[in-house]
Amino acid sequence: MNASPTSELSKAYNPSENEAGIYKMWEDSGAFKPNGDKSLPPFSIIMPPPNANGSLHAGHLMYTLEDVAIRFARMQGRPTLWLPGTDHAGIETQYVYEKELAKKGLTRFDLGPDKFYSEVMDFTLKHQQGALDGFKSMGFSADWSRLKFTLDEDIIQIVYDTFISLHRDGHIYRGNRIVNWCPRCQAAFPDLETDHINRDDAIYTLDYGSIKIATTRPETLFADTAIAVNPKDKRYLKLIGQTATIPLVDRPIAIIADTYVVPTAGTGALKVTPGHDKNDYEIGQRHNLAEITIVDSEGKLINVPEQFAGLTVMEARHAVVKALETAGKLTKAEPLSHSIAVHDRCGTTIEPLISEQWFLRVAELNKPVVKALTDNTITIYPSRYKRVALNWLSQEHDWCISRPGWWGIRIPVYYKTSSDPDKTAYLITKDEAEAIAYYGSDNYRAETDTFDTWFSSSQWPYATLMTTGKNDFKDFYPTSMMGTAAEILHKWVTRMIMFSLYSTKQIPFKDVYLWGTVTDEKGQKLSKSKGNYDEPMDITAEYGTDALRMALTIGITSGNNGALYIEKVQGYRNFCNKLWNVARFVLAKVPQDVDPSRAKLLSPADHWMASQLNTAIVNITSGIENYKFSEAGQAVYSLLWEDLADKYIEYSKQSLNAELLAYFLDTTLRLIHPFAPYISEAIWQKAMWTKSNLITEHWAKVIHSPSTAKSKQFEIEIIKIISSQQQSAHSVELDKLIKELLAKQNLIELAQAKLNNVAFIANAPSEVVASEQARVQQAEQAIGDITDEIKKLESQ
RNA sequence: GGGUGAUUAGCUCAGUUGGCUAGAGCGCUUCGUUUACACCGAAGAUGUCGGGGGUUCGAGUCCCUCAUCACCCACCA
Repeated sequence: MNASPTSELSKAYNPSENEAGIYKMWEDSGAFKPNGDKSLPPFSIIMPPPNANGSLHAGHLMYTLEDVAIRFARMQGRPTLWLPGTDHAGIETQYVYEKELAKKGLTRFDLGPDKFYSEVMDFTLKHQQGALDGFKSMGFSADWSRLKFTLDEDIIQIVYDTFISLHRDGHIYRGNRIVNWCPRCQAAFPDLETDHINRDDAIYTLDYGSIKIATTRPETLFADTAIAVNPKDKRYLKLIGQTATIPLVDRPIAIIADTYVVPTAGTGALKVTPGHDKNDYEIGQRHNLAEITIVDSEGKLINVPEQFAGLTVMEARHAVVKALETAGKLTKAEPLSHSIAVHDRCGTTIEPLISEQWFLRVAELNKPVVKALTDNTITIYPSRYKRVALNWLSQEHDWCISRPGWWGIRIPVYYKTSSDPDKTAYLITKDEAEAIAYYGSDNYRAETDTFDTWFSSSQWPYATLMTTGKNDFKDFYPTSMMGTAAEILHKWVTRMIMFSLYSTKQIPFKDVYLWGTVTDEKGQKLSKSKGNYDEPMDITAEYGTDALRMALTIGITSGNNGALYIEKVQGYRNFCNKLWNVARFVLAKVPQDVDPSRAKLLSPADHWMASQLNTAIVNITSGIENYKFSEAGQAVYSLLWEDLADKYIEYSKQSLNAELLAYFLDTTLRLIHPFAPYISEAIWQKAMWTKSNLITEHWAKVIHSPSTAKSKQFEIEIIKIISSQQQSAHSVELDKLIKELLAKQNLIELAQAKLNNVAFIANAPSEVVASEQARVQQAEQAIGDITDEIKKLESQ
């Protein structure tokens, strides 16, 4: 397949002709498997598992950076593993599938848990394939033979083991706590999974007999168990210890003092509703107040006077306000715009209520995480996110890990249903037989709640490597890099570290690379609903995957949002076409039996190009190694276009060094490959001197001993070479030289001024002095050369 | 209320511990039908690096302050 006549290369590169075939060739060749040199340090990445319920979204495109790192490591010869997987995404997938059901007029309750689970499984596996195909078309060189899913049986076993040992060690408890309850999802969520939106409501001032209070939630007055005032508030001092009376029900409650109350807010008196407000719950804990529940899990009122029972919260609010008005207990009602918590997935208003849930005590478990970050055992890029993570870790509340969803990993707990006092209330075990043996076959029930998705996905790095059926955990743990979105730093990254340090006593990864959000040119987040997100397949079909990859790699830096827009992709499509045409030129000029390994540096141009190439190799290598993908990509771009195409190829039209020209193309292709894998491989396959696949070729190596003096000579020559093809070659050249001369003279003046300055400092850094002196010398040398050139020109 | 980032050319953005004449891509101007490429080439214009102070021989880079925008956390009686 090599050595095809160059005439077969079309004038413009056509990505869609090449990509699918090349990907298949890579995959069939086993290149994605970790076959590197065992004497070199391994390199591994666990792919952040995309939600298996849908196709690619803009965030997934950033996985390109992981592929760049993986391809680079592979070319360095290291054993390299990129392990892919997908996430069942509990509540979210359940929500997506419930919407599907709703189209048919069904709810999950029509199906029941078992049928629902199996239908969601089918749905998920079908959609998962779509996401995976998208990844493949992006050129991602992950080892698909190791694909894992968070609901794989062996993963579930690991999650169970973790839960059991956490419980054994006292980190897990079950308890009644106030939680963020979503009445639609019928589940509790941590603060992280709530959003706050502004809503126009009203604030009502109510008459509680001895005191007036202001509230936005009059319907919760049935659950009031106290009125709180600030102990320093002189207005209410003498009321502390007295009682107030709840209107409508005429129930007396105590007036207590708590510093939480802000005297200037509302009336300065706060109705305390521990059963339905998080802060009131805290106050209640401090004062031993009862917790009354009046909103049930569906968001309807219970335990209230008959006329309000069964109403939704909003219905009840109107009804209560009306009743208060009638009773003359409504002092004031004014509009108020305030923010309320909603569930981030479905937008339903959160009802804080008391619910029995499973919690993970995080304070103790987070300590080693803090240490690992503080002493840089784990490095976060960009470094500022280290502070953000530490700040979060120091204030994280206990984590509610149970969800009453049907789609997920069932919590392995059995409760007693008999009244046998000798039996404990619940038994944690992976094996139902144990529950039967302990409680007796009719005296227990299985927990139906599932784990929070993040509970399982946060165990992903080790759970995956332990269950591939290979020696992967030993070979690749801790992994090298975790690249993911900055927005899930808290939800996922810190928790992966926590679980890993607990379960394996090792960190899960050495480096964390965080990327921001992919936006459009106006800084708007890309999304299908906003209509600014073109399917990646559409972009790649027209402009090529390589162009899209480069647009995502260059000009976007760690932790910052990056803009993706069609003009940018076009620019890199043009780059790919430039590369294609450079290759066309080279392959047409060099003989069939050309042997780049015999290349020799002859002309000044050869020396110049070699030194440019060497610089690029150093910059690109260190760029990728230091996670400066954008800088590395830019170095690739200018090497190919400015140096190789604009200068060396132009020179080669006059004077051909075939072996070296082939060598330069060969090395450049290696450097481009992590960024633009398809086109570099396509050209590699056409080159007559190659017999391998570029994907598994070795990384570019520097060329020894290009001469600096000869390189400088070429820098002057090239002006003539390029300009000589222009009409007014003579004058353009002269102009250019004179400008150059002025610039150099200017440089000398500046450098000397700087030297004078530097000389004043007692301990001026010697390298600064030396470099300024060198600059002066270089400029003087250049001035000499340029002056000669000008004289020559003028004498013509 | 606590925190983080951004502000550099018309647009999108790079600029690592302060030290080559502040850069790139796109766009713009002029010229060019040179067989690698018009998905091109050559030449060129455009910046008080958000404002104001400070440290320094030297600040886009460090410190203080103000302004605008974005985001995160907590919260809103």
